[in-house]
Parts: sequence; structure tokens; C-alpha cells
Amino acid sequence: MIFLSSSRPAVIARWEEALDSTEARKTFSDLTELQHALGTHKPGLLLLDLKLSGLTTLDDIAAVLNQYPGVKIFVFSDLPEKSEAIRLLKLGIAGYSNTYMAPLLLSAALVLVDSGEVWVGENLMQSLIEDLKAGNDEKLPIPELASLTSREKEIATLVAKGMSNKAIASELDISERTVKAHLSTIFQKTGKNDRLGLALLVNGYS
Amino acid sequence: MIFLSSSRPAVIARWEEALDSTEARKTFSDLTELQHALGTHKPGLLLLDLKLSGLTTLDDIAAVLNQYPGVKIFVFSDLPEKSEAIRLLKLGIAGYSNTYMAPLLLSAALVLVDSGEVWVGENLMQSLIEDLKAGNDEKLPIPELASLTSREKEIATLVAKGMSNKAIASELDISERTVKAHLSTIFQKTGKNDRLGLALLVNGYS
DNA sequence: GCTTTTCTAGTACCTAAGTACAATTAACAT
DNA sequence: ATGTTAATTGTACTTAGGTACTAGAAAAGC
Repeated sequence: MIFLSSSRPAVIARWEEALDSTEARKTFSDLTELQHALGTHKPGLLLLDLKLSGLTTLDDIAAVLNQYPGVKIFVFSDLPEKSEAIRLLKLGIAGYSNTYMAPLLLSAALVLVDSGEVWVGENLMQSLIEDLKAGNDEKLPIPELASLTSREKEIATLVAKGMSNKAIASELDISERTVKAHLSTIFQKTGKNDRLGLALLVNGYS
Repeated sequence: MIFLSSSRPAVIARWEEALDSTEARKTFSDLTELQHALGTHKPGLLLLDLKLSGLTTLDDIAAVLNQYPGVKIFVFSDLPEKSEAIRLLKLGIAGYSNTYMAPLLLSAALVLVDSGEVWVGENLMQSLIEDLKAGNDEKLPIPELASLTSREKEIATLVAKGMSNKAIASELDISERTVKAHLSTIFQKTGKNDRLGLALLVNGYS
């Protein structure tokens, strides 16, 4: 069973065009109407127009997902936004795309979503990849830290966690003076001149 | 024109099953063979088995993408890995999935990829969303910073960039003493006791 | 065996950072 | 008008951070 939820007949028409004709479906033009129907029938797939009357915030979608975990929701937005997409994906929706996506593509996307995959269209994927790149480079080896000895890396890591020299000395069971000595060489090697700069470097900033 | 590149007949057979029969296609069982063909014909879509004989590293794929920017490459891996997927997506491939993906789904995915979309299967999408979540929460409002005044936030931000009190004073055209005064109240409000802890807080650590 | 690197640490010194206590000015709300 | 909050700055003080110069012990490399 597929639920089509939009208060705009034109959108419903587009969806119908993309859908496999053999699939049973129900249409809804109102959020409360939809929520009521969810009480009795559980759809395998739910197409949701963000412009659905009665749907004011993303919390409504979250509520549906929390109540009916198995439901695959494909959200359509007239103006897809990355931040919106990310929030929705975090909630657990299965698809997100432009309302005016070509029916042929939508048809293909629905096949995938219906079988449990996640689909994001409209160049959003490219944008997400960009973000991943940034998020992942942080974990890549930092060239400035390559020349550090293992002990120095150890100390740099503790500094990056925000620990004081005294705390580090206590942690490693060495004198505070020794910590300072290591830090001096660390600063030299990394080109930083204080622990804050070092911490930002280790944590992937700067 | 679609290029099918795998040294395993079984894989080619699976692809054939998923492909639209009207599409012209060429098969290759060797990387050099493929590279040679790319010199004369430019495919719209290139299905690539990571087990293609002659293909040793991801650099080979990068080379193809650099030379023929328009080509949409769909990479198949027997054991899809997130790190591998991310590296490939960063290079610019259009699709990444399990070699043994169901032909029906593959067919749908190929329609999407062929029209310029990016497709990632095999639960990788879920994994990527997890990463995004982590990467985005950092940018979410930090409760400890909510009680700061606008000026204090300004200063906290500069500290988080690694700037010294003197540098901040110069930047904001106020005295160094004033910067210290603001910082004292910032430390009180945030519960931190030094600029390093504050920097980590603002930058999303701790 | 000898050299180099690494880890350790002392004394001394300087500076940046942070606090205590106080005070002025401006903006804002009641 | 008046109390409140925010922003500013001064003097003085304490402490943590960082450097300079030095140096012993241990481990690793040639």
C-alpha cells in the first residue's frame, strides 16, 4: 500500500505518473487525515509533500516516524535545502527530492526506496559528499605531526584534549618540566607557538 | 554507449540483465583495453568491477575521471567499504554498490546515475548520514554558549580560532584588559577555566 | 664501539593568561 | 527617573605556560 500525501492535485498527478500502476494507493490532502489512516493501515511507502496542509514543522514527520518505524517516507520539497535534507535524513526518512523531479527518475528512485535503500536527489548528494570530505580529512594524518616522536604525539594528544601541563605530567608520571621540554620541541616541529594552536592543529582546525 | 568493464563473465551477465536492452554497449575484461577504447569512444556510462584485471589502485580510476570528466562511472565492489566509497565519491564517481546487487534495483539505480544523479547503495547511505550527523552537530547551537552576550560570543569565537588576548584586543580595537574581563565572565558562564577548554567547546569538542 | 635520537629533568627567567576589586559610560527596561 | 545589564578599562597580583641553557640515562642505528 502506498500513501500519497499532498494537498496539491498537480503533485499527486505527477506521482501517479511515476508509480507502478499495479500498486494499491491512497491519497490524502491533510495531515490529520493521514495520521488517522495510519492508525488502521500501514503503508510500505509514504510520499509526502512538504506543502501538505496541516504539516507545519519537521516534528510532525518525526512523530510519524517514531510511531511507525517501518514506514518508508519519501519527502518532496519545492525548494530542496541541504540543511532540511540532513535534518530529515537524521530523522530516518528514506528519500528526499525536488517536487518536480522527472517522473522517469522518480519512478526509478521509488523502486530503490521501496526496497529499503535511501535516495537523495537534486545535487544534494554532491553537497553531502563535499561535507564528508571535510569531515573525513580531519581524521587523515596531519603532515605537521608526522615528524613527532611517539612520546611527543602522546603529549600533543593530551594537550588537544585540553589538559594542563601538570595534569599531563601526572597522567604520564613524569615531571612537569619534562612535559614542557617535549612541548617546546613540539612547537618547533609544528610551527605553532602555544598549546591552543597545537590543540586546533591536532583536532583538525587550522 | 555503455562500457562494461569486468574480467568476470558472471558479473557482465548480471549487468546485462539489469541493462535496458536498447542501449548499445561494449565489454572489456582488461584495464588497458578499456583505456584504449576510451581514446576513441566516450561512453555515457561506465560500469566498473573493482576486480577488473589490471586495475590495481584507485589511482587508475582517478586517472580515467581526470581525463574524461563527463564520464559517469558506476563502481562495483564485492565487499563495499565505507572508506573506499568515500574516497571514490570524492574522486567523482557517480555510483557505488555491491557487485551482487539485485538486478531490479541495479536497473533503477542505473537510470538515475545515467541521468546525472549519484547513487550509493548497500547501507552505505545510512552510514554516511551517521557521519553527517556527527559533522553537523558541531555546528548546532552549544547550550553552554547560549548565555553569552553578543560581544562575549565574538570574543569566544576569536579565542576558538587560536588568537591571543593581545591579538583579539587589536582586532576588536579594545584594550587587552577588556578582553580579559570578558573572558573571565565567559569562563564563569561556560564552566571552563582556560582558553583552551573554551576553544574546544566552541569548536565542538568536549 | 660509537653516534644519534629520545626521554628525562634541573634552575632560572620572561611573558601571557587569568583573577580580585573597582569604576565609568551607555543602553534598555519598568 | 531609576534599576539593570552590557561594555569598557585601570591597577595589582598570582599562576600557568613557554624559553634558554644545560645535562644525564637509555634506546636505537651504523
